[in-house]
Amino acid sequence: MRVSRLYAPTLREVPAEAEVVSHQLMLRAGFMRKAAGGIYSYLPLALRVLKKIEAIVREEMDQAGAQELLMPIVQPAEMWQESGRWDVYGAEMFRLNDRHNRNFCLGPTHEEMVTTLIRADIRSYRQLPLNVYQIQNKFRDERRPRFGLMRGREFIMKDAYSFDRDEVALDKSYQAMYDAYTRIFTRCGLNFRPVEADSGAIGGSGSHEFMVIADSGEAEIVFCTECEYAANVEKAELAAISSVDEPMQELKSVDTPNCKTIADVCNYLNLSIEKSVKAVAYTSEKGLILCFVRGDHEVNEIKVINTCNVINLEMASEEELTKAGTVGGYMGPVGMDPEKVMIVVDSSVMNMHNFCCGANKSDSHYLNVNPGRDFTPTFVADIRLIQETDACPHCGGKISKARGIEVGQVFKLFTKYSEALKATYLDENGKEKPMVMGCYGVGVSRTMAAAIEQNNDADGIIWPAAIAPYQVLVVPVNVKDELSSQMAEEVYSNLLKAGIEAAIDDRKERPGVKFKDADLIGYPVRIVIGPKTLTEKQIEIKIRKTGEVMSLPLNDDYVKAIKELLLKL
RNA sequence: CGGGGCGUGGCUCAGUUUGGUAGAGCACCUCGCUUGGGACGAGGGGGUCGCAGGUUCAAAUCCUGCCGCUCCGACCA
Repeated sequence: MRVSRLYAPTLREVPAEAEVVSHQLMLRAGFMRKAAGGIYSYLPLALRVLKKIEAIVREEMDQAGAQELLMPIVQPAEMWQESGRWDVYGAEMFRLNDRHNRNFCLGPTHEEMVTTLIRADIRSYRQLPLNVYQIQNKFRDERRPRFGLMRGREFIMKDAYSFDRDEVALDKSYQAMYDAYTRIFTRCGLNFRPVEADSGAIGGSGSHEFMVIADSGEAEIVFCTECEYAANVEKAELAAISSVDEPMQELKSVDTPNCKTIADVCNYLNLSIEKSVKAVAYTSEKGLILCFVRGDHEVNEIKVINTCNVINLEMASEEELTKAGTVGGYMGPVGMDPEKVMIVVDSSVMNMHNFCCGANKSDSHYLNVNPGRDFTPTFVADIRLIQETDACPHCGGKISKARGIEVGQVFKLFTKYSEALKATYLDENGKEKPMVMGCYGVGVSRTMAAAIEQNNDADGIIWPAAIAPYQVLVVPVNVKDELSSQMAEEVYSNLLKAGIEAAIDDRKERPGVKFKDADLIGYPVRIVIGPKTLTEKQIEIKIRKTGEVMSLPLNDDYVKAIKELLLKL
C-alpha cells in the first residue's frame, strides 16, 4: 500500500466526542468515522484489522469442528414470538415493518433463527453433534451506546451455536469452544482471562466470559491470587459468613433522628457496622422486593434477579415504599408481610444475632433483631456482591479485583430454545428429544477496540503483529532524494515479494509528519531509509512496541531478518 | 428512561454574560523555500452559527419547542 493513496485521514487533535483511548485513537489514526450514535464506518485500516481477527476466528472455529454459514440479518417476528422473546427483548431490538406491515427485526442475536433453521433439517441423533457459526453485523439499540466500538448499536460478532443429543455431549462442545476461544485471544496478542459468568435463569455452571484486562473495562472481575478461580463479580458465589453465637436479647426500638445511611446509624448508636443490616428496595414485575444484607456488604442485583426469578429490576421509588408501609433510610424486615412484599435476606444475615436495622418509620431503628424470632423471609439466598476482603470461594485464598472488557462468552443454553421452538431429534430408540444447545459469541469489532485499549502509548496504537493492518512501514525520509526513494521502493518491493504486508510512506511530507503518523497508526515495524544510514549501506529498523532501533546491512538477508523479527512481535 | 454538559468551516475552540460586518489555530488548494520527530513565508477556497418558531429596526447572542452528541446511573459481544 502506498500511503499517498491510502484513505486514512489522521487528525492532530482528539475529537471532543471520544472519551476512551481506543475510540480517540481510532478516530485520530483514521480507522473509523461516526455515522450516528454507536454506528460507525470502518475505514480501510480498520477493515484490515477486522479481517485479520476474523481470519483467526475462522481458523480456530473450523479447527474446532464448527461450520461457517450465514443467516439473515432481517428476521421475521414470528420466530421471536414463538420463543417468547419478541415482547421480552424490549426497546433494545431494532424493529421494522415491510410494505405489508409485517413485523421484522434486525438480528440482535440468532438463537431463534438458527434453531428454526436446524429443526427443519436435523431429525436424527446420527446428525448430531452439529456446530454452526457466522460472522455478521448485529444490531442492538443500546440504551446508552458509548466508548466508540466498545458498545455500539451495530457491531460485528461471531456467533456459534452447538446442537447435541445430551448434556454430556454439550459439555464436550462447550469445552471445544472454550479452548478455541483461548487460542483465538492468545493469537490476537491479548492479555485476557476467562472468568465464570452469570448464566441467568438457565442456571448451572453454564457460562464463561473472556475478559481482556483493562482499567477502562465495564466489567468487574475477581480472581484468586492462590488458585485458578476467576469470576465476574456478578457471578462470584459466597458462602454465608458465620457470626459469634450470643444469647438473644429483647427487641428494642430506638430513636435515630436523621440517620438515613447505615454509617449514620452506626455512628449515632456507636455500633459496629457488622452488627447492622441494611436494606435495598427494588421494584419488579412481581412487585416490591426488599433486600437485606449486612451493613458493610453490597447487594448483587444479578443474584436478586435470579433468586426472585424476575426480569426487570429497578430501584423502588419513595412512593412505592410508602405504599408498602415503610420509608427510605429506615427499612427493616421486622413487621413486613412476606405475602405482600418479597423479603430477600442474604444468607450471612441469617447467621447474625441481635443486629440493628430500620423500623419502617422515620427516625427509628430496632436493636437486637434476630432472624427466626423477629421476621420471616420470603427467600434466603446469597445475594451479596463479593468484596476484596472476602476469601476465594474455592480455596479460601486471597482474592483481587480487576476490570475487564468482555470480548467473548460461551454459554450452555441446554434446551431453553429447542423446547420453545420444538427443535427435536429421534434417538436410537425412536424417542423424540429436544436438542441440547450451546451458544458462543466473539465481539469482533470490540476485540479490535480492546486490543487498542490494552496496547497504546502517548504516541498512538501499538498493534500486536498478528492483527496489525500492515506489519511493516517503509519510510523514505525525503522522497526528493532519489537514492533514498529508489532504495525505499526496492525494500518495499522485496518485502511484498516475501509475502510481508508492507506499506510505503511515499508522501511528499517532512519526516516528522511521517514518523508521527506511523506511531499513531501503530505499524509494528518501521523501516527508515535516508542518507544517514544509506551511506553506510544500512537500513534502520524501529520496533513500535519497545522503541528499539537497530540497523541491518542492505543485502539479501534483511528480508529474512524482518520476517524473523515479526514472528516475535 | 432519569440527571448534568455541549451543538459556530473537515478537526480543536473563541465570540453568547451586555443583540449591531462571523473569527483564530490546525487541515485543504497555489507558489516559494525546507527535509531524521507534526517547519516557514505569501496568496486562496470553504460556515443556512443543530432545526423550527417567536421578540426586535437588527439574533450565533434573548425567549419557546424540537433534534443531535456526550458524560453519570439500570442492560450486554
